[in-house]
Amino acid sequence: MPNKLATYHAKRNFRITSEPRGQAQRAQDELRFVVQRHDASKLHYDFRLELDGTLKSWAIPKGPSMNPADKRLAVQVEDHPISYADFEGIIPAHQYGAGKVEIWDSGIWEARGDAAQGYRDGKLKFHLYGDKLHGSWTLVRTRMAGGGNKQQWLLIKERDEAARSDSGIDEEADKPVGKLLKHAPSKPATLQGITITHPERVIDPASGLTKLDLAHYYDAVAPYLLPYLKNRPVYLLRSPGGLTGKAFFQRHAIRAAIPEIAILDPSVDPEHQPLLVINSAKALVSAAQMGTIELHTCNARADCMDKPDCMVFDLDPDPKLKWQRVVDGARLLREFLNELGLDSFVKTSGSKGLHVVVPLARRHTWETVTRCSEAVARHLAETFPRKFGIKMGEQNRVCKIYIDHLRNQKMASTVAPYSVRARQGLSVSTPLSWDELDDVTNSAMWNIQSLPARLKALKKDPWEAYGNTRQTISKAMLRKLDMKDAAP
DNA sequence: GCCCTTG
DNA sequence: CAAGGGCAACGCTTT
DNA sequence: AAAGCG
Ligand SMILES: [Mn+2]
Ligand SMILES: [Mn+2]
Repeated sequence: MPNKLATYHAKRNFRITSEPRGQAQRAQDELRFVVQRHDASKLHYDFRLELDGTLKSWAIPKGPSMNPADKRLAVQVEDHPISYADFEGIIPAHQYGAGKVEIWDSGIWEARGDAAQGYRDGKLKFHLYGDKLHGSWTLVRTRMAGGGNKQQWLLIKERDEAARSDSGIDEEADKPVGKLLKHAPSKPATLQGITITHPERVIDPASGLTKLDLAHYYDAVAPYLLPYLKNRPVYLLRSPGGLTGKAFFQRHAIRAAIPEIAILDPSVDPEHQPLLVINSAKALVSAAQMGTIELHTCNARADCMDKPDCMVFDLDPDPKLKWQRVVDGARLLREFLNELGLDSFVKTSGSKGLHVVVPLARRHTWETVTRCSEAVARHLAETFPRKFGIKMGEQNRVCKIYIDHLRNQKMASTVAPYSVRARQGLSVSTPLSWDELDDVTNSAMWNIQSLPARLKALKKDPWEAYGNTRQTISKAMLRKLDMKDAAP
């Protein structure tokens, strides 16, 4: 007969530890169990059941729970000799399981059904008759193999029919009522061939707008939005739990892939996981399914990440500032850019301010564009010191507009045209024509509900010319900006 | 939302 | 099995 | 140096 305790013996030096050497016994009629509190490197409880001449053993990190709602992880460890059931003491330092062992409970156990069969099948039902533990229990083997290839089981207290019945009522009351009362999840919907789970989930309690509303929005604006996403790394602000849940930013592909979203060649950004690109309506809907609310884009496209194709000015007003002042500020910026010889496009940020975007030919370095944008912002702040500031921070823009030119750094990004904002009302960053700016009353004027109607009503795309506008930064411009040392 | 790790 | 963590990055400003 | 912010 192979030695059932071989592993147990191999792990221990019995000249040093006071644990029993023991040996496998003949199977008994009455079977013992023991629970030992083991204060080893990590405190845990060792749960042992006599079976077939040895103690089958599990380490239970949190110990057994009398609550039937709890399932306690039980990592199976090597069989121990039956005499171990009486062991208490200190396992010396540097020995296997070094630390204090005390008997926390012991008694006899009785399998319900065939014990050996249940053990082999990974479903062992039994009664315990101890001082602390009694009643019926189950040990179930899970599918997962734990670390070190140890089998993982769950120890679960079963509800007892008769004895614990006066307390049975309390137990009923303890049951996970909350779980049962949660409203039934809505049936998944399908859009663009993408399954939208929890379509009726309200993601913005203020407006009552749902996850399906969001997905529908991105589907509807796809023809307008996709040109600004095409072949451009996109960063996602995801908040699967809606506006009240916690959001996270995603820049790279992660293990949980988003179906239909493309990944760029790793050479674009060799240090990290591949960057993401959205090139289809399907991918937009898929992003919404995965809890994406905002889309942020880079100022460069994947095929030439060293040469930005636009310059962005993010106008962040002091929240107390009248909207008209923000509009005036954007116009001043536009006029100055115009004097330099640059056309620009304006959109709401969907939050408090406006974004002014200057499309560029891809011939300038990041350094040129970064410095040029800073020079433009600085010029305005120096010319209109009461209107503009370029110093970051709340206290530095009191009654002013902060011109955030830092959007033009290589690693920066800006919320994309037509992106939803993760704010009350689910507003949208809305491209505008300069002519209609006077009719706009605030940055969050359009949201996912109203924007499709705006698009339908428009005679033409306010940014129609954007795609054909490829401007260069000339020497003359740099001279006007006092950047004599810079190369275009 | 989903994967992976942890108890 | 259930619960919890991770899912970005940088420059700027203030402490 | 580190924390907070956009
Ligand atoms: Mn142990
Ligand atoms: Mn802004």
